Amino acid sequence: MSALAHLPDTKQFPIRHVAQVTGVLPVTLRAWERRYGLIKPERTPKGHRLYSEADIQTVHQIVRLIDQGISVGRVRQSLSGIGKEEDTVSDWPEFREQLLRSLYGLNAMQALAVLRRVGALYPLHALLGELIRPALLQLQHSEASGRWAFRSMLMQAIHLYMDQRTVGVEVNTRQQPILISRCLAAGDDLQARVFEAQAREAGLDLRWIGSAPSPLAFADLLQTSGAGGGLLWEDAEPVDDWAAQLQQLKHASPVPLAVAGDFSLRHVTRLQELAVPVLAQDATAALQMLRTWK
Amino acid sequence: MSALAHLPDTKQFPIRHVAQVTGVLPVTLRAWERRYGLIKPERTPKGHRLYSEADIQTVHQIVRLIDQGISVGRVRQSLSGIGKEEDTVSDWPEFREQLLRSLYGLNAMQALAVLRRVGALYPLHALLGELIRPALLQLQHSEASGRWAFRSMLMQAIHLYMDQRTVGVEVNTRQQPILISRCLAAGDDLQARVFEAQAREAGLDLRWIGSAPSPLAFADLLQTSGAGGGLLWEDAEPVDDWAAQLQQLKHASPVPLAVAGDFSLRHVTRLQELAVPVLAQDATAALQMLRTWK
DNA sequence: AATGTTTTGTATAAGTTCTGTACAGTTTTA
DNA sequence: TAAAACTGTACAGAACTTATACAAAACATT
Repeated sequence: MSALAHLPDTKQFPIRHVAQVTGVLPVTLRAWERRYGLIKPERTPKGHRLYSEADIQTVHQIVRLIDQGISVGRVRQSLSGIGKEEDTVSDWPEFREQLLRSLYGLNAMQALAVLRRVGALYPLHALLGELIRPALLQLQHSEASGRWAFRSMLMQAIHLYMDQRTVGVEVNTRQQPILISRCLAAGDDLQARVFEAQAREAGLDLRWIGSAPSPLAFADLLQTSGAGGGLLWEDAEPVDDWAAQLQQLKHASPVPLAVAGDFSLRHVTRLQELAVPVLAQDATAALQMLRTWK
Repeated sequence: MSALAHLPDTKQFPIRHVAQVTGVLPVTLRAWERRYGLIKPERTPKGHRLYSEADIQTVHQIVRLIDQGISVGRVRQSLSGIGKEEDTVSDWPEFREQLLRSLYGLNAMQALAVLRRVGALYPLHALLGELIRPALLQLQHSEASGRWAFRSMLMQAIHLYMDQRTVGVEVNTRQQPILISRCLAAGDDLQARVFEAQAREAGLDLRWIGSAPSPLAFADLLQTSGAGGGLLWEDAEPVDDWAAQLQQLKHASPVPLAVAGDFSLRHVTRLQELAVPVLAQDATAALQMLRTWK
């Protein structure tokens, strides 16, 4: 992720172009940068701004947030994917400590407060990777007798936070929604829900519809609901005949389909053989992929 | 609660936006805040009001109550209080229709909106009995191929609504919390969560801690957490040797314990034989019972 | 029924903050 | 050389703030 950030982007655009495609005047773009530091494009040796594709997406997000009614000065907090620079001073251990302390006190509301506080500062994937997953792991290896309760409360708080973050975000409803589900393996849907939240914040109309009873049921729903695509998110190791089931699903689906989740990463080659598209691991790339679908 | 109040929420809106979406003029919003303190938005360092989504929902609720004929000055009680006036004209079929339509459209946010709208007008037990349970039943008997997804979205919306309603309610923290769990039977925890919300709105510090792996684990947590009591909420038919497990739990528990849920109603006599207290079926009586515990 | 009091939405005023844009002067690009 | 971008300052109008004031509606009392 941060490795990507340092690489020169394939395409870079002058300010005029950004203004053109986003509808924000150049002078305003500069003001935003100066006053709120929302977008920090690279520069030519002589100082001219060079906006990357990601920068343009950020501007789009800002515009969307403004349309939603949030004032420019307050956009920063609501914008996911900012706050990469502050990583030098890592507060993560402190946050983890706060989160676990809340759980040990069986205080779900306090745990939620921690998630909110941290979630306002860091992008979702960081929240997942640096706070939530470590906390879950720590609970898993803990010797505390009540860890089942702590884990349960944490999951509860996470779901609530994700929902609160997801609900109320205005998404692009002109496009057909993409349904996201799971049906091959058991387990929680943490990562799927986090990705859903990320996608919705990026303006995509992604909808988690719960775990499907069978691949055919999922295909059926894709058919009848008029969805624009289907995403199968599997993390745990699925049933033995998953390949067959996946083929079945693929043939029955009337719309584009892709697999995602940890499972898909473990079986890339096999999935390639089956000619089932795999969602990019990187969130930005994955979103781009979904955007250009159909 | 007050600790939560000054934490940054993910999204914050200026007063103009609140006015626009609720139809209440900014000047009136300020008057309400000054005169009745119903909504206390955060402030920027310079003093501008910052409304959270929850605040906006509160305003919506207030507007709805005013439309119902309740004067602003008395809204405060009705906001968290249990509505008593029974409706002469029942809108429930209409509400059910709206809810199901939202689900068929796979629109979880719209479903949530329906719950909020109705929940602002009626007490929770009515919401459960007249809207949620009938809707679940209807889905269960529906022939629609995607009913699993509809049910899943409904459960999702319900949980979110309950959580949102539960979070931020000030409870009596001087008393020791009562833990509520489930461990004998499988199934969803819908009714337990609804009761939790009711109890919290009544000022009781009841905390749902998820389903326990075993009765002893629950007893253990009651011990270590310093809880003031334990509530075992079971709806589905439990394992065969539930009586023995319950006895075990009762003996291991260091604090008062009671059983609740549909299961407890089906086995009143047996539970009496075991000398295990059963929570009153009526919500008001049940709350009274918990209040005088210990 | 008539009268007084409280409630409640809106209006006004005077001052502050926010935010998009304009302008001036310089440098870079094509 | 003309067009476009850069920086920094400036400014106007919109939006917010508090505080006081006022009229209509609702409620209470004689």
